[in-house]
Amino acid sequence: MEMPKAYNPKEHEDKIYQSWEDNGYFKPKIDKSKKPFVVAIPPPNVTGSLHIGHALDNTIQDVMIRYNRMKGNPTLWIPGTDHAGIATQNKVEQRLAKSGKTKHDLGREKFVEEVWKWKDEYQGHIVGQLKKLGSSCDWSRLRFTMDKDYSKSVIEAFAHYYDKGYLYRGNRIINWCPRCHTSISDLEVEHEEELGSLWYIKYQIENGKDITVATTRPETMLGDTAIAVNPADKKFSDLVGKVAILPIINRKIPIVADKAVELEFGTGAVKVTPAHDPVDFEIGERHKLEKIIIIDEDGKMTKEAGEQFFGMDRFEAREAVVKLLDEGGWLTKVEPYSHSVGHCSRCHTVVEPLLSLQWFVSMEKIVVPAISVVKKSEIKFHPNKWKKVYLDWMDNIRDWCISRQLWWGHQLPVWYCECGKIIVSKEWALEELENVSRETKTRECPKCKSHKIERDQDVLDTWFSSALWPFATLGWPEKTSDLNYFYPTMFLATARDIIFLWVARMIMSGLEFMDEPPFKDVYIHATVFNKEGKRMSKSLGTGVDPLDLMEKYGTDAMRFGLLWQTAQGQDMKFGEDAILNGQRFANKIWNASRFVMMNLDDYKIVTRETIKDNLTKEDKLILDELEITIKQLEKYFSRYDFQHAVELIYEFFWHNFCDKYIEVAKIRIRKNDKTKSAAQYTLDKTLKDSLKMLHPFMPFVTEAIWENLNQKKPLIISDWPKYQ
RNA sequence: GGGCGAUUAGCUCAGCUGGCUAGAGCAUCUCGUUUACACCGAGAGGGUCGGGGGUUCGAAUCCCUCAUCGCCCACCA
Repeated sequence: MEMPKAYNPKEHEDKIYQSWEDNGYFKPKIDKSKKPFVVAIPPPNVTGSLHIGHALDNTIQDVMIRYNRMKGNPTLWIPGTDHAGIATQNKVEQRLAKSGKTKHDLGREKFVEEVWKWKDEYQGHIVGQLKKLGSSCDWSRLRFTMDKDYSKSVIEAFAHYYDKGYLYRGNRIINWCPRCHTSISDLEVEHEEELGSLWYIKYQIENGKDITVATTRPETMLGDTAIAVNPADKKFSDLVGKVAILPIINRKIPIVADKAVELEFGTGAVKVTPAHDPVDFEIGERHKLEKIIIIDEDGKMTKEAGEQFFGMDRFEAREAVVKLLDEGGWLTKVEPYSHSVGHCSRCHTVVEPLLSLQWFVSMEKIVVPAISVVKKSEIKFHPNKWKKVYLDWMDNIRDWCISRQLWWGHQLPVWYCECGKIIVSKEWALEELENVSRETKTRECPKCKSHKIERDQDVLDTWFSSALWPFATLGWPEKTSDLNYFYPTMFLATARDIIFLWVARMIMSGLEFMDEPPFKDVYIHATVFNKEGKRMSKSLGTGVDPLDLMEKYGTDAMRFGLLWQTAQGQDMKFGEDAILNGQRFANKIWNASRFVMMNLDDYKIVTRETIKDNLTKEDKLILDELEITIKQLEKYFSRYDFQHAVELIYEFFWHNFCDKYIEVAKIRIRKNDKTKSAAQYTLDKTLKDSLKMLHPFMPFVTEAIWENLNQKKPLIISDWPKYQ
């Protein structure tokens, strides 16, 4: 055999991966008598490429898959991507903008075609990255959340929720992004502490008195329809029921008593803008106040805000209002005030709370079993502290706004008749999915028989569809044998920022549609930060591209290095040192193997029994240590303790086997003494078992060596080593 | 405002339910080796384990407190 002195990943990785794939080793070897090991990989979205956190997700899942495969369990990893509604639409809009176009120039249909082109390009890119990472996915099952079959699942889910009465359409205060021009869910709002001002505004009261309120958003006073005070507040008790006069526009508004008002804050009196603040909305509901919309979907002032402000940007309007208040003597005080302001997680525009007609999922019932399975540890979080985080959120969950005013996504299977009837139709939606054109098919309102029916233009929140991933990818709602055999999955590795967005929603929908939790173990890995402790982000220029790392050090080195640094659940400041160490380790494994092979030329395969009398104490020691290592490694696997697993095997292989054992064995083999074949046996045995243990972590270098060892079966499907 | 976590060698971090001279990788220094590997080996230096207090025969490890940093959640205008 001719092995060069250094391991060169580039010579082996692609070739080996291809041969694994071609031989079908990534496909599950179905054995009905065994419980399959299935991972529920979070589908990366198609906006761009994988980042270092994804590299970690995928490495961990691949380690678990490879380990289980070697243990003889049927394994399945369904790869895929999600359509990431807002994010992808933004990307394509940006690309269009370069040629001076907007999506409106193209129209919805053409624009969506453009997005599909984008998707094809980036899905291919992501698939390439996953393969480069060594991920053992069953590529014949590649899924996308807008595939036709997947869309059927989404329609089914929506109709199911609707039939059960869990969906409703309502005018509520939602988070609106004026730039993305869509509603977003609470989870898509990022709160940031900002230094603003607290303006004190004095309102005249009809009886000649006055009342002062404090606000951080003076422009919203244009939409005020009341002033509220706490019912227990004695200093205002005589004012409740009186009428105040709104400055500038002279609207008469009542002073009401409402428990939502804090006694201590500001002046104890609050202006009420029911159309632009969630708390004010609630107050408005309780006191039957008018809701005046003064800010529109572009973040500009409406006609209702008054002629002089009409069309003005909301922040300009703030200045204008403040100026007028000041000039009119209504502004009594301004103080600097730090408060948190919501931003759109996709474009960072300040979110506008807006009264809007949207679809919601009622959480009241759905949340109950999803809490219970985690409480009862039918689903376990690793590390366990995330259990509390999950439960706290679930306990305080609010209804989920699922409609989005986007063009890219699953259009709601909802129609509205001119008579006002809302029609949720699976049948119609499926027809349109199959391209039955609207012209050839006349829809009729089941209530009034009218044909003037229009489909809702909105699409669903991407997470509504992602939440179905563990079973939609297996054919649900059809009762397929795949679904029967592979559901529920076992394991999920992901980042903590996705616990609510995705993990919680999968749990809820898994229980709702399958009556079984979608997975058993949720592993929340470390968040990767750069050396300065800042979040890795390509857009901020603080990211590291895993492809670059793999190019520079090799895939095995990167996988090893990432796991080496991954303390359970801790944040990790990423440094390339660990990856460099991984590269050295790969080389060490390569060279130790080279040594063993060079000294096995005259070795006739023997069993331990035949050479047992010639085993020296060093032989026995390393063979014992080998067994202990296998045993300990399995323990770490069962705890998902990858960092210690990697350290353990590194320590054993490098220091026990290479530094100590090989050095003694070397001498005996050269001297050609009677214990030579015992040494050869020990080298052979220890090397092979070590390669097996290393394979889940460093699949390429170990498989490349295995090829040189001329084994019958490739390492990827060889048997996991045994211990006594 | 609530919650979580961190603070251990120059750097990145291990140290489980308290117990031998506190460990690893990188970096530094010394020596060695060019017939598996210089992407090597042997060894060395370097830490009052954030501050203070407490429990204990004994604490990096448990409790209290302070400080600094980070993250998540949140409808006090």
